[in-house]
Amino acid sequence: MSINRIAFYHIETLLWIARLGTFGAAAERLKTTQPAISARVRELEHHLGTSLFRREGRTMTLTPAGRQLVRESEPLMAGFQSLLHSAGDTAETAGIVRIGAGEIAAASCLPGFVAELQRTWPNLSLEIEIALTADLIQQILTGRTDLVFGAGRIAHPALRTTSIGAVDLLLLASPTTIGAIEAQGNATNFPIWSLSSHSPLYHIMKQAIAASGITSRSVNLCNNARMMIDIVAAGGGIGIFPHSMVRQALEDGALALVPGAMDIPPVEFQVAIRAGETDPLILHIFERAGQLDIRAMSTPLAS
Amino acid sequence: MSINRIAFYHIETLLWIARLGTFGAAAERLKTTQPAISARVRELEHHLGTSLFRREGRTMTLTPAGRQLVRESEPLMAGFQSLLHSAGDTAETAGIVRIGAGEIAAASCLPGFVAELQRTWPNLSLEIEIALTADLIQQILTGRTDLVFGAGRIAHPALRTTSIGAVDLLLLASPTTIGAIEAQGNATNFPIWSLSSHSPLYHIMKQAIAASGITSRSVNLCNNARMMIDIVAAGGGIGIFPHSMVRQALEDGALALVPGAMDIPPVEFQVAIRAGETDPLILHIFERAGQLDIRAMSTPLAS
DNA sequence: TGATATTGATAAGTAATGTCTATCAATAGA
DNA sequence: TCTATTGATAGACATTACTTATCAATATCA
Repeated sequence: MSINRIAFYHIETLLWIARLGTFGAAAERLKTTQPAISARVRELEHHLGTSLFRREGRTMTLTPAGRQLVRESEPLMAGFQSLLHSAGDTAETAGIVRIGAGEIAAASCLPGFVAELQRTWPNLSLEIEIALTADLIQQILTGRTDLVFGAGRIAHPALRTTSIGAVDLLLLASPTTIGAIEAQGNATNFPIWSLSSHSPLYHIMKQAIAASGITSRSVNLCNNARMMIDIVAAGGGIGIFPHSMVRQALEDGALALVPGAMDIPPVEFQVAIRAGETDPLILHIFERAGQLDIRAMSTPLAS
Repeated sequence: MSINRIAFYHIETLLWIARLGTFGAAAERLKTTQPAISARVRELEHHLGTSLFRREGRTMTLTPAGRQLVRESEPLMAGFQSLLHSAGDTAETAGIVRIGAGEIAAASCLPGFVAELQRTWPNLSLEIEIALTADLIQQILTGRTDLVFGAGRIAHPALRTTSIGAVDLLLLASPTTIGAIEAQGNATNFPIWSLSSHSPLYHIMKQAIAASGITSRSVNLCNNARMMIDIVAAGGGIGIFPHSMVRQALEDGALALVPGAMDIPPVEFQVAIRAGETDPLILHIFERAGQLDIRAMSTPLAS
């Protein structure tokens, strides 16, 4: 006896019989015939191995097992009906979209962007993964994420990208570190902080340090940009940061430009989806993301 | 497109594909073939009007809609599976049984009896209706209740009954009322309290009053025996009560026997089910109820 | 680059399922 | 006793679901 052969119309039939009192009334409501209703009940009782109705003269009443089945099926049935209707409902787009973002892009763009998406599609669910751009590219290529915000230029034949602007990168340190640099006359031998070696910013940092003639006894890595900002603001050394993430710290005087550092070219941020993407919802979201300008978005410094 | 044609095996198929990653693996798990799985998915997508999977080379991944359906189906499916299995599971009897009882029988028997039933059948649910015996007989005859505790002898060809003992009935009043009766030398013209005229106790009360030569300027009715006890204990008059309900009040001195009142024959209590009852659970419960002795059960006087 | 393996889709045939109409059985009401 | 109501069953038919065989697309390996 296979319970899995039970369909939602069996449960619906049971619930309508219970509500209306007779097989004939349920048949009318479900636009079928009384023998069809009788057969459905027999089939359901057969699947379950228990009797659901008892005939008393002309009336059918539920058995205790039948009553419990009715009582507990109703919320489950309502849940499935709501779910199945929303799955097929194009007026109210629903689903789960996975977005990957580097931390900088995430901090800069995602809060506002997510809010915009959820205003547009209230039933949309998101799964967001913060990781390094290189890892995210791998994830999108293997179908483990749907849309990626990444730093640097993303070029892959299987990906379709669009730029969302460039972010100025700044070499920054705390006022105390800057005082020491000024006293020494140069930035030599101060600790350097950067994101991990897989990040595009790591390479940019290396180029900037080399161009500025700064030598360092240590290059320190961290995989969390916010933590790194805290470390540098506490006098831990020199760090390279996107302007968008440190606007507030600069205004507060917690960080300042390292004197003598040469300008760093801005880093471009891009959004990527698969070139062969066909899902209309993901295509819409990609279009929305392409309209973002990463420079325009404020980045609150969360503690 | 009818969502109701979707069966639980469709949902199960979707969940297994999502877990195992390929149609072939799901086919193996579900003991069917890969084309059958492919057809099930196509059917489900057709019913829902949306795509659930996207083919990327050799791998299939869920669309956002598919992912949401998987996520939200799992708890609903688990709920249905648990429910349907318990419906057919004879080792763990479940269901909802309706018990009707007069207030006296309810107060005397039900707390202990209900506890016993729930120890025996943890998954049993009860719906208890407190009403007058006459109404309960009507309910059981029309299939609106399953088992009835009633006062007096229940005789109906369509009912099968068993006695659960007899309860002494006592004419009682408060000490102040009794003092006044003794001062007057008889109980004439004191208010009489009884359950409503449809109750067997009403008729017994009338006979008892007549046999005792007590005339009364008023016979007062109440449909709540506990309230009536409170009224009489507060000096409201004379009432007739089953011993089982007033044991505590007698011990506390809140009530006492009316002097000069003749003994009232005890009233029998019975349990009844339909003569044609076939449900094994109800038959079991009826057998258990038949073993009760209403005199043996203490009745806490709840305030 | 070609051969092979893997995965899902499709076709055709067959078995199983579900519903219809017609009719019967049991019960209640007039 | 007759009629009406309700559910069960039978037979015919339409629909559904699955099997095997095969094809198409893609990835891997030599």
